[in-house]
Amino acid sequence: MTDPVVDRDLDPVLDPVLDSVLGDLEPSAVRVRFPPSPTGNLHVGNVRSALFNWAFARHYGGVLVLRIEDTDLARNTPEGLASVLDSLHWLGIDWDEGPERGGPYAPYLQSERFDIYAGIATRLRESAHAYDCFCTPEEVEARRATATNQRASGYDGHCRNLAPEQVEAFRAEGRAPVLRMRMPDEPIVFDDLVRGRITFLPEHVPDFVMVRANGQPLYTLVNPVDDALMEITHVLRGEDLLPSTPRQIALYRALAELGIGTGEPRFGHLPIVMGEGNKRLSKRDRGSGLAEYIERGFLPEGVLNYLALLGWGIAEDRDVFSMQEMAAAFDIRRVNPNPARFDLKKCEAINAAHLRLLDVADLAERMVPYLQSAGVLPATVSPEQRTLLARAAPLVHERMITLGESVEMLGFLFVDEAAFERDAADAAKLLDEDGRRVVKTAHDALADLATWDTAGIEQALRTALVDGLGLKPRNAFGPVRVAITGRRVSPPLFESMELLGRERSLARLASAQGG
RNA sequence: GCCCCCGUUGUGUAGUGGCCUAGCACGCCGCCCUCUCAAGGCGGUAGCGCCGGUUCGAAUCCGGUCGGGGGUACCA
Repeated sequence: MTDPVVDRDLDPVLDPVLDSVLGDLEPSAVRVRFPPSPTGNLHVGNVRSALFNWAFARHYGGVLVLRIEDTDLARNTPEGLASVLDSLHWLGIDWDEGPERGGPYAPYLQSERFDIYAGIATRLRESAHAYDCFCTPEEVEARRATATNQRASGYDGHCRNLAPEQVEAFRAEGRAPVLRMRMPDEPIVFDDLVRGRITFLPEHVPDFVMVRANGQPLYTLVNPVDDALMEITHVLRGEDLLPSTPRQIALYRALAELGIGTGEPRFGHLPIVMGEGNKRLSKRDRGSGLAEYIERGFLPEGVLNYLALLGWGIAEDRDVFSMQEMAAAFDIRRVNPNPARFDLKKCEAINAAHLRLLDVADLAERMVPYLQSAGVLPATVSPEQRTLLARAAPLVHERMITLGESVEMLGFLFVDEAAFERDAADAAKLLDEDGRRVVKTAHDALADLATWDTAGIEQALRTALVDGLGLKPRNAFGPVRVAITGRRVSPPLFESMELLGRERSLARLASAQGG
């Protein structure tokens, strides 16, 4: 099996390096992570990141770490964590270390690692890789506003080299310092796995805050520290984090000097997922949260397959595939750097394709929870209902985009006869005077049918309505369809009637004549 | 403003100097099939942002330009 290699616009000298890093990785050389904040309802962009990390890890037989980034006090809730874990379970994205599984680098909740961060912050300060900064946000902003040159944005390095007396003076004022990283005075260059070589000049990467004045560590410290501690080898994440990469690389290097970790991991910045228009798909946008897809009855394999297509493809002429196939074929170097727009229509098409790939027994099984939550099926499904569902499943197999549609498609089969209702608009349209006459004829034709099965029903109806009344098939069966299923759109009519049974079918044909 | 990333039909992509009269998929439009809706089959619509250069030859290489996005927090 040959492995197509794409070297973006990398320095030729570096290509072999990239290949040696990726071409033949030992499983032990791959440790990746997915670090969600437990803010509830996973964002599809995050799901995409999780998927690519998963595929990368599985491709090389490496390790996927799930780390919960819950250092931000109020934003996180216990329900948020449960929601993230539930979502990953639903998706079928499994991790090797993290919550529920443990691992050699536990704990995997950052909220349980504060003492670790405190210790590292101290060592960073003592080794002069970081320093206390007493500037207030207002002071920093004021100086930036009047600055004429250099570090055009961010911090100006005011407190980089404070004399002991100055520190004393600030403390005497009652000021509490933040801890800032002392950025090296040299360019930071790295070779992104999807974008090639990227360079940041020192004057554009200001010293940044790692620990708040109140002592709380920030993402800027905690994320790289844990990556170093957990020996993460590859960081695949959204391109929105590209600008923070040089700061993190500087931190990794400082940590390595202190004997923590082994230097920086390799980075691969995935294209962001955009919504309609030209903005990034944000949490506020409709369709941005995984929960909506679960509720509508998307399949995990459908959602994942579609998300994979945002920046990656398995082959030129193929876009429906399984997660296993993705893992086998995944190559981070084949990921496209272009931002990708989320296209619900395509997502639905991919989902529908996966739906059709299911075997009917599986399909029936998966429809159950949706039918239950809609009240079509009770909490405990009777054997008879299961049998009926199993027989009905083939009828809707190729007619649905999401499992949620099973409710409208199959509701008529399971309702209590007393509770059966027809769509008002459909009934008004097709069960007019002419329609009711058609239904009556149908009823009479079927009343004494010898064997109640699809073929017999069809033959009787065709004879009575098409031949007898001289109607076109669509005009003949339309009213009957509404009478039987309550809707103009339904599973195939004759099969539906067979499943409904003689008694109930005739009752509905009778009740439809009432007007 | 400054920094970084990106730029092939509506959307996702294939394409690494001649195989491109730019392929595939989704969407959209039409036709066929047909008891509705789907599925399936057939056909159609639409694209290399722009300007220069290199070259016998450029979607592919170079320069510029324009456009879009992301970042610029004591959020992540």
